[in-house]
Amino acid sequence: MPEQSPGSRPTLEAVAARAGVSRATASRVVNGGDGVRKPLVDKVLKAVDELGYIPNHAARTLVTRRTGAVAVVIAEPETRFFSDPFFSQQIRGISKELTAHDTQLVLLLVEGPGDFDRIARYLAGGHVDGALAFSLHTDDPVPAMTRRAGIPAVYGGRPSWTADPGDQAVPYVDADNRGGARLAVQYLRDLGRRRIAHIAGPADQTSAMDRLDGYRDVLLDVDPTLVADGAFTVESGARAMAELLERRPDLDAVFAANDLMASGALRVLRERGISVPGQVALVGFDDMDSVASETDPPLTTVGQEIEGQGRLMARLLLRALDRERTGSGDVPESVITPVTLVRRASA
Amino acid sequence: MPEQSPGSRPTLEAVAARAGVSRATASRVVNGGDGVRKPLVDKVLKAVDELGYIPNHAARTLVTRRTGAVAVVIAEPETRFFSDPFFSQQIRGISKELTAHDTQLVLLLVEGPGDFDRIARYLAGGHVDGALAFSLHTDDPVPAMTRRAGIPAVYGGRPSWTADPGDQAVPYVDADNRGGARLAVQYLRDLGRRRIAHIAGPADQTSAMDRLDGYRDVLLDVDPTLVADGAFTVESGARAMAELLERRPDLDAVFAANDLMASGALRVLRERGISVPGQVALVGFDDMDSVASETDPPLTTVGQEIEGQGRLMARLLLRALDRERTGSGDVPESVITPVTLVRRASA
DNA sequence: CTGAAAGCGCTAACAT
DNA sequence: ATGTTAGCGCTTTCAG
Repeated sequence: MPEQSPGSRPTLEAVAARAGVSRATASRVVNGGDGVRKPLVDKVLKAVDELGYIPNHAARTLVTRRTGAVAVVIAEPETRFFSDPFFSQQIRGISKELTAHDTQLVLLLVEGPGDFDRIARYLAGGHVDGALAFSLHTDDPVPAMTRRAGIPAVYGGRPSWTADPGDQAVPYVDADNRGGARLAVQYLRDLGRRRIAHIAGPADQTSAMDRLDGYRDVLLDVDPTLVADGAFTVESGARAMAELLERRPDLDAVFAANDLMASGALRVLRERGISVPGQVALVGFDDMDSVASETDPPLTTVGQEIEGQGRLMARLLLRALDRERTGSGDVPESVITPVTLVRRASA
Repeated sequence: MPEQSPGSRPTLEAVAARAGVSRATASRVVNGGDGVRKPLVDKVLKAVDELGYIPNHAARTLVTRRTGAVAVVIAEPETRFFSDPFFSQQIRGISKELTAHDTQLVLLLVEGPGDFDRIARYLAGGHVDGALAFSLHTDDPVPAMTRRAGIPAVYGGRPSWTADPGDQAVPYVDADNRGGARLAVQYLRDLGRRRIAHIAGPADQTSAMDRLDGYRDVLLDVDPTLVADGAFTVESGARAMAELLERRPDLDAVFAANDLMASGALRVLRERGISVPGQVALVGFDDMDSVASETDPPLTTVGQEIEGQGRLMARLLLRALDRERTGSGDVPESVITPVTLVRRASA
């Protein structure tokens, strides 16, 4: 492989010359070689190899109007993005899927409100073919930006303003939070538990609200004293558990909206000498990697395919891009990914 | 702001026409407006605004040969990248610095050995102007790739094959691990501790080895039974602590190579009823966000500016790029960032 | 200080 | 099946 000094890279012209064909033919070969006779294909490939030819991306983009890159917009002002293993796994899934389709991932971190302008310019600047974004809030500017930029987008997590997965405006991928919650609570009830409490997540996250709804689906007209608010953190789970215990010392089960809060609850339960699952059965949500299986006892929880969700997001976007190119195919629809109950020892 | 349907965006030509100037002048204005008379500048700017003109990036790159993007190569086969808050903070720093210089961040996740080819092609394909990469191992392919691609690169963490920061071949940014370790051990000694143990990090990470070296710098000819191996995880710290306690029940201080291991050690110490810092003083390293200040007692530790390191990496790279463009300025040199002892309650 | 003109490297009609 | 040609939208000499 020849070493290149910058700015002196061989062009398609050079390849064509060396192979003794026209630039057009060389181009055809480089792009798949459809409709070029074998011997010529070989000649060109040989020239490509010998010259160490690599297509100039800018030139290609200029004429095709496709960049081969998509943006991943992370608009989490809080440090949540990186600390939350949730995101990381989704990114991994996205990265894998994009990579498999020779598409690059441009990371757009929103560091502050002023950044939206920059991001909007970037999206509109033809740098990327599409965008992926996460957990939109009611007034989130991202959808408007992608619309204005005229590029397709797919979102992770149900946007807060759509309750209906059929809403075509903003295709998203989300776990079946509500169904998962039902699964968990149903399971606790089948265990014979009658006073099943819930530690809810923050009200501004749809996943938390959907899980709460699922809980209520099963426990119609549940006593409000059985529901405590948490913030998806270990500490908040502990606090909520203490609060519940105070209000309802008679509770015999807890469904926590995520594993982090479940582990906090577990700690409090242990401190008070309450046996799990003997006296209180506990179910979490997420099946979070280094949490659910590490607690004592290990958590029974609702598992989801987080990396798969990332892959799916990417796949939906790629499909939309393909549709743009070929002018056919179906508009991407939101997908709700399935969840499963993972039985361990806590319930 | 006019909404754009894809493929119909106004060109510089349109702007020029509307402003009644030539494309050349319009271009000059768009690129800073040097040497164009005020009234014309205003006219062009007005046209830009009215038309919602955004420069076509591909066209610009094609002629300038600059992409305005840099790659961040993450070659951590392990999931370490995302789980380790270390990386996240560095990325944040990098992102901030790049953003401030209107440069985009392209994330290149290496998912497997086969990916190196793809990455190499990408780097050589003129998609990015430079590259940032992390913690190189002895046989790491990244330096060769960037060299071949003819683009400058800056690394995070001292590569395992250079002991000397003056080595110009591979400019890197790293914390003063050795100095920090000295600081920690010195401090313990000044506290009057005489049997200071060390929980070391994995031998294949230079940061771990540098910290071990620092420990030895202060405690010349230290008894090997006072050093236990860990793996930078909580669990490994706990195991190492137990091991040390068994070997050296007389120890009166521990310097752990990072906070995670220190917190594991702390747990074991507590379980055994050993008071901290009363009987055993404990110092960590990193001042890791949700760890060091949350333990009981909070950790005395060696703090470093992780985000600052990221910024610095980006800054060095940007400087190198500038040098390429202007043909002047100095070659980037490796930088060792300072560390400080953060006193809390554990020592 | 401004404009005209020449490409950057590539793809995609259109010919042949 | 292959070659010819006309741009994609922009920057940058070079003239004026």
